Amino acid sequence: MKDVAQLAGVSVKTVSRVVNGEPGASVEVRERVLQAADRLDYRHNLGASTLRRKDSRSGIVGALLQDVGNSFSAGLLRALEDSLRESGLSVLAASLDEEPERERGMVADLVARRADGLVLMPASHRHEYLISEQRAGLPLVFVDRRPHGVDCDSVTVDNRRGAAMAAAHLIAGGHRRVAMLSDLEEIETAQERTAGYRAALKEAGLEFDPALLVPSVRGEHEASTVVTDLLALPDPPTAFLTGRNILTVGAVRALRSAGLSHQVALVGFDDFPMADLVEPALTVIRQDVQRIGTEVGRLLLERLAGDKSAPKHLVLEPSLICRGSGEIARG
Amino acid sequence: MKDVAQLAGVSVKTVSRVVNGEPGASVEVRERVLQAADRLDYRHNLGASTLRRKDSRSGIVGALLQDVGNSFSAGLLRALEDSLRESGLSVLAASLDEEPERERGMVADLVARRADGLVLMPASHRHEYLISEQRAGLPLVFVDRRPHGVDCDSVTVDNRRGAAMAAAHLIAGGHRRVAMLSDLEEIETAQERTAGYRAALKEAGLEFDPALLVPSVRGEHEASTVVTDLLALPDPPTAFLTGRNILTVGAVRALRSAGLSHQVALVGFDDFPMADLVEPALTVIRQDVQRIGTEVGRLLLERLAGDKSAPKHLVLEPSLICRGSGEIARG
DNA sequence: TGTGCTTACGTCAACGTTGACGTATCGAGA
DNA sequence: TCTCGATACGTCAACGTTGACGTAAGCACA
Repeated sequence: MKDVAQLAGVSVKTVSRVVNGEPGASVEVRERVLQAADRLDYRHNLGASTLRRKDSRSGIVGALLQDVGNSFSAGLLRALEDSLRESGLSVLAASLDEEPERERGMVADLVARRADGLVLMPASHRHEYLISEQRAGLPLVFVDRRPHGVDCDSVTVDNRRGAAMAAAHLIAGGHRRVAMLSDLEEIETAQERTAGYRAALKEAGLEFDPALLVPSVRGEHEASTVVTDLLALPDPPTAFLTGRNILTVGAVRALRSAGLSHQVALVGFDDFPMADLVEPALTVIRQDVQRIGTEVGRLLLERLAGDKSAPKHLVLEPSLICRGSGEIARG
Repeated sequence: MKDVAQLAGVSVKTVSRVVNGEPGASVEVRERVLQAADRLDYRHNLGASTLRRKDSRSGIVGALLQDVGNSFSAGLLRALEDSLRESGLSVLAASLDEEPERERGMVADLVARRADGLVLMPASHRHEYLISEQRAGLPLVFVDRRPHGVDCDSVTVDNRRGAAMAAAHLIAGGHRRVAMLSDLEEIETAQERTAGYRAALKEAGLEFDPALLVPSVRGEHEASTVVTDLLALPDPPTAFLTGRNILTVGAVRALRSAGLSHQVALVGFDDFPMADLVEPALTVIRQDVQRIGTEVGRLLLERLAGDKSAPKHLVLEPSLICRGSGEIARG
């Protein structure tokens, strides 16, 4: 900037004015400065600018998600990006992979970067450590999972209700033995989903059979194995509810290799792009990812605009998409 | 920092030393400083630090992709993140949506942020504007598409060969009338894919029928319509090659509603998670997204480590994954 | 006892930018 | 002609941090 000023024959302050489009520079000077800047390949230093300015917005929002590679996190990221773009905010995204340490590390990094806000799909269970950041004015929005130990905005889906809807749907199809495969138990959404499953059983007056609820199923392959094992029971389930995307895939594979995909019902939690092309087409509980991301962005922008009201907790309703696999009746 | 220094009864420089883990601070002083920092909720300001330091690495890498919400960009982002993580680099991701203006804007933003490197899946066709940035020392890695007008590292897939493999595979199945649906013509990868398709036809001594090559198909729905229209021709194609993920989906739908999914062959470009669950299972050309992202990260890190050698152009080979839909013989 | 080295600090300026404020010039109006 | 206000600049310090360098104390060794 000093060089530009010298080449243009003005002071640095004038260069600053021109660069920021402030008034107080004649057309002639403006021209000279811009030419000089161009000649010298001058690039504005946003860091220095942010440092000096009063309000000092960095223009960065941190998005700490479970895994930016999976369709849920990715869709969310995309929707968030869109809703923040027009405010000139950029998104720094990271995958936490359910590792609390990484969460802490990334939060520390983003705080040091003076991020304007944080979107968190937390890997940790207690969030007291965020209190001081929030007190310092950092807008915080939790997504998919609720905050514990810090009172801030959140956007979640009613997982309990979603799972209950799914289970009830299966029960309505005449099924009496409905099995459920669930994600890692320490993940809150997984707990809520199993709770919904159990609630639906109770509601229907069915007895809960612990053998039919398999928690902490880790991946597609394990899901496959679990389903196969359950089918081998003396009194096997006639319907399955899978608590997560990849578990659904594993279940489909197992049912198919057992030749039972048209005999055994299946409802999966989370929709995915080709779900209707599978045979039979998959009935799922869908979360509106787009909507979730948009709401998160909206909350964040409101806070950035100065909204000091009490934390808001949006709970969106999931919906049941019937495509066939969930409508297979018993027997 | 000044406050921390005062509370701990030391100079700011000493606080700096403690914060950065530099030697030259006794255990006792270190303790006092850390306590003071804790009491005052002191947060290190990375921006100021970066500004002052000589090498001034911001620790940010920009990833300008087509759409962080689609599985290709998302997978790439994830792999990139992983390979950069251990070097302490964070990824600022943005979706360009094939809009050159957005590309320019984001590049300008990242340059102003003093990003340590840029990963670009460009929306624009000419990249001369990046020359000055590169000359200024900004490591640049293009991905999925080659640079034009600036000489920098790139990681691409041999799209031409991929499409040729697909077409040849169909031709080997006895097909004489193979149709292709392609993405927007101005996208380089789309051009390469159609070129591969034509090359394979020529190689096999088949005449090219312009009616069977439909370029600039925009989305799933349009793809569906196009396939339906092609099937209504007097001499319809017996096999289809779809140039992109969503076009494949559209084609599957059209074939299915025509009741021809087991009579007409189909090979899609790009694999996707449930491709083997579709009926018939989809034969695809797969790009190893993980590998691409990892290589991009590696190239970037090498440049950051000071590698000044000539730009490298990695061209990865796609692979043909046979699952059924592409092995349907003619007739 | 003097010299030199190490350790543990402190002082000062600078990184690139902008807010606050000062000044010179010019034209309008009394 | 003088004053006033607007316009177009310039000067200076400060944002939070760290590199360069200075210094005082302590210790080892000739």
